[in-house]
Amino acid sequence: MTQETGGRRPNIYDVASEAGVSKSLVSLVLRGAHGVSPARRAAVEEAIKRLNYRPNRAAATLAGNRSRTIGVVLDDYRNLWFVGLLAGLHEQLAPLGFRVAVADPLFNAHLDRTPVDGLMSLRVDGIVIATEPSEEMFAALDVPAVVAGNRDIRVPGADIVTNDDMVGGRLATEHLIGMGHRDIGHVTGGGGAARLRAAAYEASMLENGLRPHITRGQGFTMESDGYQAALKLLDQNPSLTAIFAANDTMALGAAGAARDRGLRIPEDLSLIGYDNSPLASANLLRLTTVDGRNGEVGAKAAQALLDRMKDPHVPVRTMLVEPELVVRASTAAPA
Amino acid sequence: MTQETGGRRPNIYDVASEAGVSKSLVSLVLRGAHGVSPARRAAVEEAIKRLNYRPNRAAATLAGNRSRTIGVVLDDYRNLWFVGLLAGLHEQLAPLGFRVAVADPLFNAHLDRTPVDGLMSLRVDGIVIATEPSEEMFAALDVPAVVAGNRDIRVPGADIVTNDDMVGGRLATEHLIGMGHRDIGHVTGGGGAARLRAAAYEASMLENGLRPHITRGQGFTMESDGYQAALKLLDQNPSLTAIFAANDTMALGAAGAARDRGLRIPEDLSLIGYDNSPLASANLLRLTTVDGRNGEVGAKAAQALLDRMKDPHVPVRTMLVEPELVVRASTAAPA
DNA sequence: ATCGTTTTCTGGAACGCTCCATTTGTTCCC
DNA sequence: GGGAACAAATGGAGCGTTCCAGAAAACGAT
Repeated sequence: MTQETGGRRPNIYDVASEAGVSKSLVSLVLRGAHGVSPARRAAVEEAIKRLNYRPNRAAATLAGNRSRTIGVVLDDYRNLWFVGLLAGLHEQLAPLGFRVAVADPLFNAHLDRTPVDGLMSLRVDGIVIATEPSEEMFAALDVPAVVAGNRDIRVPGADIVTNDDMVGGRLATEHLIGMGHRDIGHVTGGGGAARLRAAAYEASMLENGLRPHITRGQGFTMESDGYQAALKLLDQNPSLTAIFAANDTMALGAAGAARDRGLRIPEDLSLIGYDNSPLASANLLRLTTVDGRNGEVGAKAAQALLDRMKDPHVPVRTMLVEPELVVRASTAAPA
Repeated sequence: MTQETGGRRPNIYDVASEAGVSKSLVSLVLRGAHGVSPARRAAVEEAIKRLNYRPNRAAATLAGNRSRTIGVVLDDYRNLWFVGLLAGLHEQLAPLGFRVAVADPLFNAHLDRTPVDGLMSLRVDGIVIATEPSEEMFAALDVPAVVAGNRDIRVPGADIVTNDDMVGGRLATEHLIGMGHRDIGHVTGGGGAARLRAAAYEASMLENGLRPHITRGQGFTMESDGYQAALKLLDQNPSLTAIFAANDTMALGAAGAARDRGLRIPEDLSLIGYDNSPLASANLLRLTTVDGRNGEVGAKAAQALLDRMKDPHVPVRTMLVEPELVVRASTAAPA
């Protein structure tokens, strides 16, 4: 398969001599530069194919002092909101020649102190923090950064892009109120986004002269958190006709709690989630939810990064994406 | 924060002079080598901290001609079986100083022809293919590789590690038969794993003198595929008392279909899934399922890779992990 | 043809590490 | 106190690119 290069993997010199040009010209072709004659370009591409040459990104990163890669810090693969975010990032960045590297949530403390350290060692050109940022993370930050999905914790010098959880929380609560519900509970969790959604819920309730009922689960991402919290909520407030869960996963838990208390959705209890995850569209739930438009968040995060790469001194911005209500079958007027 | 290195990021030379040692000694400390005196080691670590030095992995990869990284090719973040796989890989590899890099399923064809190309450019030391391998993928393979979760397509030179889908399919089917079910349907999907599970279902049914009923969804990963297929199955076979779905996501779809046909689970219809995903343990489903023990698959994949890195000529192996039945509340004896 | 101009192409010098052969230092024994 | 044996530390070469300044080629206008 591979031509003979003495057992070695071929490098640009091999390609260059195969194509009868200089190594620099090969480099130009690899980077898709302008000002290369079509004939030479074709010759180089031919040679690349013949030798089964594959560029060495380590060398490119070292020599160019940049990796053309954007790092993304995730916290949990099971919380699927990041999928839309990555798609949005990709869509904006790939055409410009940037790759996206995900810093493994399981990163090992033995090798790097934080996922950010790992990405910095890779010499990424920018970082998207899609988790609750911690102090020790931003000590290491040395490149343009944006925090996505969280406006609670400010990272010095980092832009913030997120869906507007306050608006989303109001959207959800007012949807229920608009349908005629008066006794509406809220199941919340840990973390900044949950806090804002809860605050919006509370504000909406009070503005409408209604009494808020909030129960907090242990975590934010687990179905069991939603289940436990919803059980408590239902048992303490038997007159409840609707629940707003801080995310779809917790809504799934709440749906389990409702079933266990003999409540049908939406006949006996309306249920609304947040995130518009794949779960929400499942036929078993047909969950009304709030779509945080994570693709848009990703696209805006990419834009913020690109702007800051061009000029590191642009003022720090907070960009809010307007969430949308997605009405499905889990909400209805109270009996 | 950073000490003065003339605006540059500090490198090993800066650390070396700060600590009063040679660059080589710094390198040794970085790699955690033996034979460095505690005093010098401490001095170097001090200097690293003072300068806020972060090693350049591109340079390390280039110089060492290896990245100490294992690449993993995924196909869809929404199909959560990979989470256990990654955990298993991590657990084995991190203590040995290997990182795990996930090749983005959204990889852009503009930058790399396949995800494998991208990983090869990164000079990974091994590759785990956790998706259906394609011809053009293994053209690029040049390092130890293992295919995880699929024994259908053979990649030349690659080991295979997967849960034993045949055993799992039998486990599920015989669990239902053992409970007294006679009319059992199967909802299957695309892909090699699904094919094996279906074959095992069919074999078990026939061995027990029962007539198999298989319906195939469009895809394998979508809830809607399971929903559609289960609807068809139920409508064509009204006497059905149990459904075995090829994975938990499709089982969720099947649960939706059952609900829409007025069937209670497990009173009117028993339902069993496959994967033991987070979904299965949700209180709304409490789904009986087959656990493919993906953590174990990941651990074995790591071992296969390490063995082949040591000696590229060890014969190609197929390693099967024994799956386990996880009984929850979605299965019961027929009425 | 001749001379600018512009376009295309080239060689050399980094980039920041690892690896290896060698040097320097230390310990222990007779 | 001298040397063997071992442990610890070092300097140089090389990894495969990019970038840059400048050379060569192509093109136009006179």
